[in-house]
Amino acid sequence: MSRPTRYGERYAESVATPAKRPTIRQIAEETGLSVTAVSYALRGERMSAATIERVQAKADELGYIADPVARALRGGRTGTVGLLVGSLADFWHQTLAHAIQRELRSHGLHTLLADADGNPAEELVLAQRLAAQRVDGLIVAPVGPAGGSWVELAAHLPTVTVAGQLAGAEVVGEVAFDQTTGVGEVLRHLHALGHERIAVLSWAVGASPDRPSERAVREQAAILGLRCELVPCAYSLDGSRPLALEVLAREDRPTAIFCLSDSMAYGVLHGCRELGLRVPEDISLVGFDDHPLSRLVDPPLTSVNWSVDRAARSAVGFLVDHLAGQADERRIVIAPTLAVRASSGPVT
Amino acid sequence: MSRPTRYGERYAESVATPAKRPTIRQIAEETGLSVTAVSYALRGERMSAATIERVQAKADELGYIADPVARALRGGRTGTVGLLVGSLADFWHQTLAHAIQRELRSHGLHTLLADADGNPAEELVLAQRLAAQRVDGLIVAPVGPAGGSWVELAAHLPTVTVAGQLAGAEVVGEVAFDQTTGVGEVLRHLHALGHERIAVLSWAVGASPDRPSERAVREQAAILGLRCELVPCAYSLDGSRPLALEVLAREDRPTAIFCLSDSMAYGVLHGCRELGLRVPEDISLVGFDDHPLSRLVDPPLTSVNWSVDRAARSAVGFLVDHLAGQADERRIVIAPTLAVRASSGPVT
DNA sequence: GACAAAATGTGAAACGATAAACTGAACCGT
DNA sequence: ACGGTTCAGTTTATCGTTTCACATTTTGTC
Repeated sequence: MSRPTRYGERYAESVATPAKRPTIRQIAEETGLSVTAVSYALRGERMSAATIERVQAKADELGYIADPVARALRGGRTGTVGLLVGSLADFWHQTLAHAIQRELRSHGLHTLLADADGNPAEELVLAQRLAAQRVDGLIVAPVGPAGGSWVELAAHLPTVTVAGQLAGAEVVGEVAFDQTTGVGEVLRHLHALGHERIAVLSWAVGASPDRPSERAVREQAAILGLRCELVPCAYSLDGSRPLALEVLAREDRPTAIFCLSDSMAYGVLHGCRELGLRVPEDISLVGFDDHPLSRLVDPPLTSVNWSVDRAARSAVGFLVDHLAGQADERRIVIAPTLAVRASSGPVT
Repeated sequence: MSRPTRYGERYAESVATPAKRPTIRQIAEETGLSVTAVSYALRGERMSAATIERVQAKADELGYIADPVARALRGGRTGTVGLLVGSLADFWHQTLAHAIQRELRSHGLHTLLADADGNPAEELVLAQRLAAQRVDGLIVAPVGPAGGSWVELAAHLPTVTVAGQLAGAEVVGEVAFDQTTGVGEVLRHLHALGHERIAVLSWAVGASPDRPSERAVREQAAILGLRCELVPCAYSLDGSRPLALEVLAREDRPTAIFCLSDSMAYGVLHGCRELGLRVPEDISLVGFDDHPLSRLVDPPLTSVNWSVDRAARSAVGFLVDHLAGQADERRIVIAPTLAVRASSGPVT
């Protein structure tokens, strides 16, 4: 009868732990002051030094901590930032989430984490759900191309993007990665080694008709005269392995595979091993994003390194600045460094 | 003048985005009903079908979503669970966090993430901070041995532990890993291969005098007649590498190294490579927790596998059940599976 | 010592939602 | 026609905090 509603899945039915904590009113009663006075005193405003001292003492005694929920209701801010990552199954996203969480914490902000699980279509829904939770801001590292009403969402909620765009939405900060240069370096590197037929594994190509990394691939390939084939690929380890097997089994298989995420490169590595192909003698392999483990796999993986810490610091910085009322610089482009390791070698 | 206080770092000074959303009152006004009526109607209670329909229509039109902050203030529940992990720098913890987040979401709960960054002393503080945010429950995967007043915290806040204990605190659920069996299988495996001198890398040994995994090592070593040396080690990749170099450089270096976390094993692997030691010919290596990448490093790492998904499902299940008022089964022990791969071989 | 201006404190109204208690109707069977 | 249930609402109180407006005292100045 009652049709499904966006109102709320189901509200708490039963209670378990009361856990009542001291309130500002308790302090007021025990000090004989008004609630208002206590509120001011706790923040060190208005009241006389003596009163402030007295209130503080009582607060400490009771172990009082202001209820952020009540504060948020009154004041608007929750002190919490939503962190939406496109795919926590991807190692790089894990690393990024880690770094951003740490950075947010250093600013006294809490992290409400949501993971779109590699499904671009989920992202907007999750973002809206975070917004509904009244986060103060949003940091989005999207995997997908952001259809739908991001514009509207970002207009209401300060949003920072990391490594991705949100369909023309007005964001308060953007951390971009210089994909063109990154891709260019990889392709030049492979070109210099004599490679001419290269398979490029990209996550879910069809989704975004004009993803920067893919455009970069096409552009640079054209410049260098390389034959690059874009292959759409699932994000996970297990997603790329079968795909790699297929590509590698071809008659005129490419001499190099360039994966637009290290996670995928690991899967390809696995596939090569199964087929008995040696890397880099039989095929060269290059990753993207340079996960910490990439120098530990065998052979160590050539990859494009971006400073995740710098990205995280910038993203959080943009958001914090905006929340503080400054609308300063709002975009940073992180430059790549190609870490050449043993997985890429000359064509034989 | 105003001495530091726990009251609140500093409260929002300036505002940036108003972002007013439709409230229940707006609906009330536009439908000519009382606020209460709308509240009931939105939940499909009491009101007549016609009214419910009318309210729903208006709510949809305005894009109304109930404010969880206001709800939390009134009703007590926030719909958010705190997830405290001991060290997000550790890959296994990353995997666990991912799984738990997904599981929480499937129950309609939000995840407030905090990372102790490998610092056991931080954990309680962070947990308290999460509690202050009024999460409905807490899931803790501690790295450390929980000094301090966890007892008090857990008494107020439903808490579930994963792979760790909280100094006698009364938890509503516990996901344990059968370390004794896990360690036993590894040591028996190594014993069967002829190893007798084994270095065991454990994270920050001194911290907990009687950690299950370490006790298991001592017990099993005694049974099998092995010479096991416990070596304390930092959690990160870069923490274990220098340590490995030291251990490996010894004159009577062990014939096998057993790392109580895959992350550390990766670092050791790196160290071996630097020293030109072959694995497993020169030295055998075994990890713990079986990270997805462990079958991809070279050589593939022998490791102890626990079902992270099962752990996550149980942990969240315990918490959700408790929140629903059921105090059922509250402990699960996850059994290990030894994944024997190429990194461990017979003594030569 | 008079009078304005600070300083210090209080009361009440928000913030947005829920829930207990109350109010009329309509409806029921006898 | 009479009490007694249900139905469909409305009033009012409440959650814990901040803040506006006002009231009272203290201080400062000439």
